[in-house]
Amino acid sequence: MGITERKEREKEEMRKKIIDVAFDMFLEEGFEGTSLREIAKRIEYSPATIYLYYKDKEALFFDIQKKCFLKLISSYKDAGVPSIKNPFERLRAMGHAYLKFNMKNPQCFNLMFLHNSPMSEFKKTDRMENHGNGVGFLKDTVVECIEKKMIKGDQLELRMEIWGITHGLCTLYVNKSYEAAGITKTQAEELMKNAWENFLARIKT
Amino acid sequence: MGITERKEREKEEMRKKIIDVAFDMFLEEGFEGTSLREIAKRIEYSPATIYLYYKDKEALFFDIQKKCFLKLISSYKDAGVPSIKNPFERLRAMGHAYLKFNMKNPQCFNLMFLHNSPMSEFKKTDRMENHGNGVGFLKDTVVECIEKKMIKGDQLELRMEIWGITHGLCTLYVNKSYEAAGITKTQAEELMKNAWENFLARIKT
Amino acid sequence: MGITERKEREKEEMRKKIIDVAFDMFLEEGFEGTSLREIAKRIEYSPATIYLYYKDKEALFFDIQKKCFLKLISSYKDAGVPSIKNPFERLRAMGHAYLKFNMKNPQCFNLMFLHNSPMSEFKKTDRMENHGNGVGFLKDTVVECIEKKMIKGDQLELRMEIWGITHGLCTLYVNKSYEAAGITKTQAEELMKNAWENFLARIKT
Amino acid sequence: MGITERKEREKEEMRKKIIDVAFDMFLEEGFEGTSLREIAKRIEYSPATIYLYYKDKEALFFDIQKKCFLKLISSYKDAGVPSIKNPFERLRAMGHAYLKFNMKNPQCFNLMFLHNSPMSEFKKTDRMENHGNGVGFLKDTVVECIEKKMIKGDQLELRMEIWGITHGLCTLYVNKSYEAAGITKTQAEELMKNAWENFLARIKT
DNA sequence: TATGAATGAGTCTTCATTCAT
DNA sequence: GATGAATGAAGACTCATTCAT
Repeated sequence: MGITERKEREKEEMRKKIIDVAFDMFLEEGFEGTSLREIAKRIEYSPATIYLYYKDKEALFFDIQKKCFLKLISSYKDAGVPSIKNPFERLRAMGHAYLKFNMKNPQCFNLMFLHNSPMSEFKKTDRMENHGNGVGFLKDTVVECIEKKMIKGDQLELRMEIWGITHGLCTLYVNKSYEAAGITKTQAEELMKNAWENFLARIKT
Repeated sequence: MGITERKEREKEEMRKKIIDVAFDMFLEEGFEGTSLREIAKRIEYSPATIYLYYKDKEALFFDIQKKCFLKLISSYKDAGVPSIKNPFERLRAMGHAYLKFNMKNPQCFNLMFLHNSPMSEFKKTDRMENHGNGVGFLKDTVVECIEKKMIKGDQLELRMEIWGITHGLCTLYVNKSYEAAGITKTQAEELMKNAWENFLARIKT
Repeated sequence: MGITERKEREKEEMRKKIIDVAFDMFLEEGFEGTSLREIAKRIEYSPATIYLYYKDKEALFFDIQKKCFLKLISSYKDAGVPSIKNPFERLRAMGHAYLKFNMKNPQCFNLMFLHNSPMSEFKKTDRMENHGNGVGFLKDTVVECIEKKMIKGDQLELRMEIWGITHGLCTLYVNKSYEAAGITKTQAEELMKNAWENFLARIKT
Repeated sequence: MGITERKEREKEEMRKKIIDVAFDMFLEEGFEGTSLREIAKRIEYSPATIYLYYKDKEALFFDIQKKCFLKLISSYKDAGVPSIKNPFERLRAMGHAYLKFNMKNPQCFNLMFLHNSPMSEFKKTDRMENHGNGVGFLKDTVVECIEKKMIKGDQLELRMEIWGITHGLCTLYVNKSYEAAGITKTQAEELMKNAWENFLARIKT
């Protein structure tokens, strides 16, 4: 009993080792710029070893991407978002959680959204599912807000706006585009929160 | 005088030839997916020749990125944006032009914003400058709107929101994230325009 | 006594399992094209297990080559060749059996004769022995034919011719060289038989 | 004028260098056992250089195989075969030339006939053409012999026999199968010639 | 007996880049 | 100005094999 467990644990540890290194590399160098060789070298294993844990480079990449999505979702839970009864407050919290998570984990953001390499259909589906959780949750919340007349407007258009503005703010932040506008990082962080609040204030009935 | 000029003109023509081909390739295959050999083959010159016009692959890439930025800016002009006197209308037109351009040229969008390969400091500055035009123009417009009390709020926060929402909408569009929400491309295009209009309606005094 | 025997029997069974799968693979993909990993996967054992039964890939290969030779010899028996009293008829039957076997098992032919990978001396000897059976049998038959004045000529030269023509016909068949002469497979099969008959008719006294 | 020629000559020399080394390696180690890396090392060039002269490993292999075929054909000419008027004598000379060539160049023989690796259709056609010359020439000669009533029998069957016996003899020789029959190399060479003569004597009217 | 984990060596191939001509 | 030749470095990936357990 103990043996199987230990083996499983060791395997998981190894996978973690690989992911940790690969995560950094994918971020710094991009998908194409990252080589399994280099990953192997950094964890001080042979390249072949990685293939014992991941079918190929893509499989590794997608595992990491998936982990990012899971971390994001988990950050919603940590912020207690799902348990907020008032849908408008839930929406507000969601937005802030999204901004916060991406500001704290800009690399994750890049990994989740800035990779457009060819993916097999399977991978695409997989990716969508991860996405999906967030998407569905946002939809439910928006719909509930409208039903309760807490915000007004077309459901789809509102979702688009909401997603657009939060995502867009994160993109600008992660890309450090604020520098082009002569704004500091700390300022930008403050501005982002305010922007979201302003936006909410305006759509509120 | 004539000779130098002619030489310069010829050089420029060659550069154009290279860029034209490279532009398509970078757009279609991305930075890593594009090889100088292939570019050379298509223009029917040897790979070595390209080095007479560009220091390296990156230099070529940035010339192309620049081209994208110029195309974007030029699309503003084509839409007659700069000549619109009413700043609010100008803002509205700007937004629509931005959305339209990126919907029509999603690969340009990728090239301009999604390429994060290591760049020398020089390149970064260069890139900022291209950006800068748009940034400055937006700032002026927003400031003018506020001064004329056509919109209200903090200048910086508003710019952040505006830029965020337009850029964010484009990102979602280019990534086809709408698919995850079960929305078709055509729907998405319509929604984006409406989202921008709604947003404008709300910030308007 | 019982235990040792059972163990031996089990070992033999395992070896058979391996050979059965490996046989197909070597036949289909050749020596280089066959990987121990794949063999292991197919018998649902780990690659390492194979090494408990075979020193290395070559050892396994030679066991299979041996199997081919045994199959060939056994095909003689199935055709009732050894029991034919008349040596000339025996020779005729032998030839037809050889042609038939190789036409039906072209991959076996390849395995037996077309694999020239570096072999240890031991392996070479081993191989010769397999060969040997057929060689000796042919010699005896030819000698007997000559003694009984059923064919005439030098014993060695005749063996060379006989072996040459039968083997040569098979080689051409297996290589599909008949295609280069615009001949179909079915035609070729018929021609081969006739060629052998014609040859026999001519050496007959 | 001189420059182009010199370049061409140099290119040809390089190609020859590659072929010479590759020829030996393909023979000794087979197609799969031969690596471009090793070839490159032996000619003291980088692996990439080979790709300047050959598209890939297969292209190199087929060039060598082709050269073997050409050498074989050229050996017919050296032996004055084509100019022999009497078709039966021409046939005899052809057979001897074939035996002689393959006895002297057993490696060529292996390369020409003992490689069954996957080939693209193009390559197959190419190979057939090389083959074809010999095939057509044999056919014409046999037909002429029959027409002039110098040999008798079915044209196709005779060709099959002729090709079979000469090819088979060579195969046995190249494989050193004579060793299994306790025959020395020199003996075998003598036997082969005699076997061919005997065969001819028997088919002669 | 059986194997999971690991690897060293090796595969073909592509690329950006340089340099003598 | 243009290029043919050359290459060093690297890429993903596979394999036969070993060994501790």
